[in-house]
Amino acid sequence: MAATLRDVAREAQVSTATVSRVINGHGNVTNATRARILGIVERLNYVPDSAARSLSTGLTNTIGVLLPDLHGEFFSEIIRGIDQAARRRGLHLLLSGVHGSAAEAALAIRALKGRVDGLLIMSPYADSEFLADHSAGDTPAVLINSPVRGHSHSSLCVDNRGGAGAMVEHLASVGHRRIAFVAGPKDNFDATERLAGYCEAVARLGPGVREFVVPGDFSEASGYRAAQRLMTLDERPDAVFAANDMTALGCLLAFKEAGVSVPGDVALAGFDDIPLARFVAPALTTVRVPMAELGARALDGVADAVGAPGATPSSTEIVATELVVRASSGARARMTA
Amino acid sequence: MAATLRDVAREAQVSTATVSRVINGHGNVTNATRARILGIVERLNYVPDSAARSLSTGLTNTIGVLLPDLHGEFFSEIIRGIDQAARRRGLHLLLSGVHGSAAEAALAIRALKGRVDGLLIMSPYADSEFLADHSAGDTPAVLINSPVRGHSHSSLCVDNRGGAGAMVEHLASVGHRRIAFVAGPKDNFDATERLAGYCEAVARLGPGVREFVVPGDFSEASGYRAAQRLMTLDERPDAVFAANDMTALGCLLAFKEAGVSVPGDVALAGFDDIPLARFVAPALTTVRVPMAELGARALDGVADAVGAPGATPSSTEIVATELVVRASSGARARMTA
DNA sequence: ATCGCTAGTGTAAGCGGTTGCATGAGGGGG
DNA sequence: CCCCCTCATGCAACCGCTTACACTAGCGAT
Repeated sequence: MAATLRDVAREAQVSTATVSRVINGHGNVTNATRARILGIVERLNYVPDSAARSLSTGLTNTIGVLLPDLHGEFFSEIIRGIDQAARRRGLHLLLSGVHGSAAEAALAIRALKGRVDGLLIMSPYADSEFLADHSAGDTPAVLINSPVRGHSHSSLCVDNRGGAGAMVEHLASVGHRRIAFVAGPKDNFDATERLAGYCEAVARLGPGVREFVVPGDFSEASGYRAAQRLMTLDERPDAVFAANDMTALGCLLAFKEAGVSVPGDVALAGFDDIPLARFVAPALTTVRVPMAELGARALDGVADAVGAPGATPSSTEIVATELVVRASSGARARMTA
Repeated sequence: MAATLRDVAREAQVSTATVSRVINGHGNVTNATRARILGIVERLNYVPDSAARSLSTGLTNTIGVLLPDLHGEFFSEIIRGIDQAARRRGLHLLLSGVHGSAAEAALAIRALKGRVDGLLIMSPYADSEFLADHSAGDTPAVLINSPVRGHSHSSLCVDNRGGAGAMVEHLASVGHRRIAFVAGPKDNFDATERLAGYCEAVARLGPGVREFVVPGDFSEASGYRAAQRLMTLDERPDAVFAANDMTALGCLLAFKEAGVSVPGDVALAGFDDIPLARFVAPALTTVRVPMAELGARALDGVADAVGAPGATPSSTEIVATELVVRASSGARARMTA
């Protein structure tokens, strides 16, 4: 139905090679010929078929993006960053929400073969070994927040540890001593790093501050449960640091329902700085993760690797976080008190 | 580098046709042969090249998704719904954040030629005419919330009108009479439909309730300004219905700053039920738009159209909304008073 | 006039699959 | 024992585009 290169060529009385040259802006075509061809392209409403082009050139101009889950603003922001960077470079994005299991992730990766020039992977299962097995190995990839620092692939990590440490120090600096931590999933890299940062900072701060960790799984519900549990304690914490903002919001909800004042009775802090954090009452003190930037940098990394294979083989970049102090940590209250 | 069909065929001493049959599960292959081939496939780590397959079959197993902007939870939710539905069907998603202009949107659409089997479009520029011009015309497409009811394409619309009407009735039922509406962008389809729903309901409710509309543009800032303006009025409204939640949040902020109590002095309602709505204080009464479901149904629509070309040519489905009553509309306050 | 260049164009061989048709080998019924 | 049918497999022609290479014509230099 749709017009093909040959149709254009026939119509213009030239060979397909010439049409191809015109389409791709390669030189060595008379202006007259070029104009004639362009006219016909226009008339026939010809659009090159990308599948054919990909097959022929081996390039797809597409980057595959694997994300663990499309839930929440966190990913929405990352995707936005990725999309912007991709647009800037004229690349397409093949999105894949993943993945109950490593097997599923592997499947997703193979399914991408021939569809993408590079991979952007954010998945708990994606370590280098995994990639070596399943990615053709030739496909450039950048990992976001993955446990393994690149053997053959470069990776981009958020400074979870540093951010968590900074938060603990902030909470301590405004007078809190019993700082509880609501952890994330045990098998999640970010979560364990944040926990580690918390533990290190607590240890650093010395005997006055004690380590206390409750389980959680990054979900709002788990935060809610954690907060309820914390409230039953004999020695209630005077600050709760949740492994991410959603968890913190769950805590907030539980505290509100229980009539516990934040930050009056207990300070609260999260991690991520999702847009929501600004809006809740009290506004949530948190650690900002530059999500859009993270996505954009990752995409740029993949794109560069696609463009210059072999170069910059396996860097590991750390993306800095930023402490964002708002009302929920009680900073102002303490200071004005 | 990577193994091809031919490599497998050579190794297995069969023709490519046979290997192809095995790969695609077509019948008429001896178990012995099949096993041998599968073994070699495994050993060579062969993965079929999708570009080649697409070229050959004309199918990509991919749906192109055009969204106006990847900002905020609204789209994040839609994408999630789309992704889930796509996964369920084994389809890939080619995502394209769009678009300053109709021209850009058009460009994006053509760039998708040969990459996708169908299109999922949510864009202010996407009316039927636009599609007819730019989509090859043969590509099935589903429009989300687009002004034009499908000539050649089917569309999926949120019941903005009904939802807005229900909200007005709710506000009236809890005793409010002077119900102001903060409108959205004049050229936005959702916005105008919501306005229409508001007007209809007001008219329906008779003389006691009067129509009063202030301009806005869906942004938080515009809500803030609108609320400020409403507060200067001689006859202040006792309820403010904002065209979307972000606008309502802007209003809330302005009211708070002005010391106007919500819902004590004025009731407030929004539209969308973004996750944030639950968290603000007072929690926002709003109209829930099932965003994930919207995305999922749209995807299903495209997929069906791809599967059965010609069938179900141009339906227009309406997705129902749901009134979500929370504290901000003062329902409980009135009822217990 | 002859030669060598260059610029413009055509020829055709892929890229890696899919698939209609042909082929050949068994197998059962008459 | 022959015929026909079925099943497993091979052959080869695409799908639409890119591109190395071949070719021709024109032109300046010798």
